[in-house]
Amino acid sequence: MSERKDFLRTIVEADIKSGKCKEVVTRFPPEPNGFPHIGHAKSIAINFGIARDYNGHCNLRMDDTNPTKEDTKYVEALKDAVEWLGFEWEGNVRYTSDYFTQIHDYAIQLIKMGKAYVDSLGEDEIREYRGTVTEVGKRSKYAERTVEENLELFEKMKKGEFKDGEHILRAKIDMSAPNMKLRDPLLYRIRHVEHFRAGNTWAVYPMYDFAHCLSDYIEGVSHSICTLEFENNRDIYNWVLETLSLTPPRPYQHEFARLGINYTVMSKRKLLELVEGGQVDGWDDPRLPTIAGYKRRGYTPESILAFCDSVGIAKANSMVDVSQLEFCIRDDLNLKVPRVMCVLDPLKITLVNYEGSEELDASYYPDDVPKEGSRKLPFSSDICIERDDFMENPPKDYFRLTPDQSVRLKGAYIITCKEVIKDASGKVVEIKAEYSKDSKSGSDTSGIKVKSAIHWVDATRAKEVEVRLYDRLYSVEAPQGVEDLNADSLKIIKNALIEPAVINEKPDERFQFERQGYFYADPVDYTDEKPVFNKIVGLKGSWDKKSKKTETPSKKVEVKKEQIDGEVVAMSQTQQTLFDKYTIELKLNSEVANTLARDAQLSAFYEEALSQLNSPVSLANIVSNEVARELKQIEISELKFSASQIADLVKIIDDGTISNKIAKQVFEEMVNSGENPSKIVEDKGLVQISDPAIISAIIDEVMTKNPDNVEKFKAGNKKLLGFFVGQVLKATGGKANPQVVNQLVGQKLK
RNA sequence: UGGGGUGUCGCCAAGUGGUAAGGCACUAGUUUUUGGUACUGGUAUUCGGGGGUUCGAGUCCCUCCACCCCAUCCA
Repeated sequence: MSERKDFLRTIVEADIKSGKCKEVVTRFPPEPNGFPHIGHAKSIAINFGIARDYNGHCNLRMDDTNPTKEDTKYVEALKDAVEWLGFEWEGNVRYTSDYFTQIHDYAIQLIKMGKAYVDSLGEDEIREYRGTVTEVGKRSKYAERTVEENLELFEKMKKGEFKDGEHILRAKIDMSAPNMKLRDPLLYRIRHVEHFRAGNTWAVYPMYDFAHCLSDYIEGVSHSICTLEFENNRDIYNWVLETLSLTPPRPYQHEFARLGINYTVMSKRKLLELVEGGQVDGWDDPRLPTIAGYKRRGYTPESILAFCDSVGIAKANSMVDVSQLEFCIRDDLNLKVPRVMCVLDPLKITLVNYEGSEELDASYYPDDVPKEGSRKLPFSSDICIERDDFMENPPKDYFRLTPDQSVRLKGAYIITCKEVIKDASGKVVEIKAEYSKDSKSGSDTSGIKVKSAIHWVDATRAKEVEVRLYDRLYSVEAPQGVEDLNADSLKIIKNALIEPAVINEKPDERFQFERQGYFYADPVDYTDEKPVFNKIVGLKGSWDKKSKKTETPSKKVEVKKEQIDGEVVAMSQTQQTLFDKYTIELKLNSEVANTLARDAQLSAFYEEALSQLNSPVSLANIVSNEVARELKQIEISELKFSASQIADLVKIIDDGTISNKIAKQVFEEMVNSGENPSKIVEDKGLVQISDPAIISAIIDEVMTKNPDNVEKFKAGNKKLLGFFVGQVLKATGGKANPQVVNQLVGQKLK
């Protein structure tokens, strides 16, 4: 568990501490209507992770309330995903459909309470009656049906006596609620479809909003964690649970931002389009952000989890850069997998001064990877290197083989180009080179310095393999549709050459092809006769990338957007009168006066306090700031403190008994207890310390404790003034007079 | 437009009114038989804008702006 907690864990901890929840129970509740993607992985990591961190448990629940879209093949994929990521769900896999009877009983209960009714409006009418975001809705005439009628109708619905859409069960909440979700939400609809688990038992199926909260409750879930788009649904969630007055404990819903990654799509709909449209090769296409895709591509579960952890949990909608994911897989694989050599685009090298052949010893791991293992590397006069690793007319920062520059064949000898052979079109087809006999890797006595070591294979004993090079699926950061697809997202190399040990020894499934990237033996198509490797991810920042970048200097023009101030609503006549009084008569600044005048409650409170104490400015400040804050949460009648107590508070600020800082503390106490300010000051001994002698001593103490900062301050870091003042205030429990402290610190540190 | 949310570096993201964490990316250097890794530096005088309160504001108040979600018998 990381030191700094995300907001969900903060909530969970607070709930444990307050006793709101006895045991932490979470759930991962996907609808089995599609293949899970990395967004699900985030949800899995959160739900199972929180349960693990707080010694609770997490259920896996299939939210199968819509029989028209769901299928058992998806539940298998979902189970696989959770298992692959290394989590275990509590007990069996749960299904919302297992609770259909209980949920149905709760619906009956709601009907009996007069809180639900059978509506017989058509689909269009329902939509029309719902109103819009700006207009209130109107209730259906069927809402007037008696409990008996509703019971009878719902029973018939359940028995399948009506056709789809003929009737619907709705909650009776509020057709004029500003939250559209609360305008008599639908609870049950008729569906004459076979459910993949419940078969034809039911003719009615509960809607998400009704089933989800109850399923959570039935399972004893404490924290129902979902994504941001369900924020509006929280009100129904609570309404259902509360009006049914269920025996506690009951679950509470919390929302976090779903995961977005650039250059890909995450919505089920768009993913489905790609699969069905044949743009990709099935749900496990390695270019897809599906769990199956990442799995087939070669990503490890550890890397996916590390990624989920690194992006954090917050409420701001965000788009994470793929490079962050790529870092996680590289970081994981770097310490795990063997290094081998594979030439993707071979260029023939003939070593004119080498005869016979030999087997060179080569470690699978570099010195900085603490793993053991090695293999034999066949070597002869016929070698293949990467075409990119030779240039006839290289730029100056090219480190590889050129007519004038030798290179080392990694793990073997240093070679020097002697002759470049080209075909009729001018393409280089072969290099004749010489090797340096005494430059053998590990026992190099040649003294030759080379700029780089390149990978290679023995041309005659290398194996031919297929390599699939994957690149980002889309060519734009936020793809809209198929038109944004990257045409080069898959490049297949049929005849790459790989050193034989990889095929013969099979030291692993994942490899680093030296200088290229990480690759994975394709779990589906790989055979010993025809090996296939998927590129998981390239190595970081190669020279290629750098050179490409300089070609296209994507200069970003900095356009500082001018922010336009919108129009402020004009004040009413009475507000204007108050405003004028405050500014002219009481000499308040216009901002404070504005705040007060525009809020009837605040101005009334202010006037009352003013009648107790003639200190218009101080009073106005505290009312327009502190009191205003409290009033944002609760009604004025619920306030524990009175206007006259505020007047008392201001009085002791004005006479210097307490500082403004302490006043905040006192105010907070008043909010909680409604106690008189002077009593609080007395009880807690909050009278401020203004004696320079006392403060001076404390400053000295702080200075000796923080010599570095004293230096920094003297060197000109004036920001540190706040630091010292803060330390002194901390040492005195906030009681030191900050003005005096400021002045003294300033003097001492001159 | 009503309601619900969210704005801190190029991308994520911490931040009890008291020195703006961390990661990715970028960049410079050191080590390196991978242009990898590792290591060491450099990257926000400023937190969407503007006011206000305060000795002191990313944090409190007011206001404006931008973006996301809600009017499926989907979840």
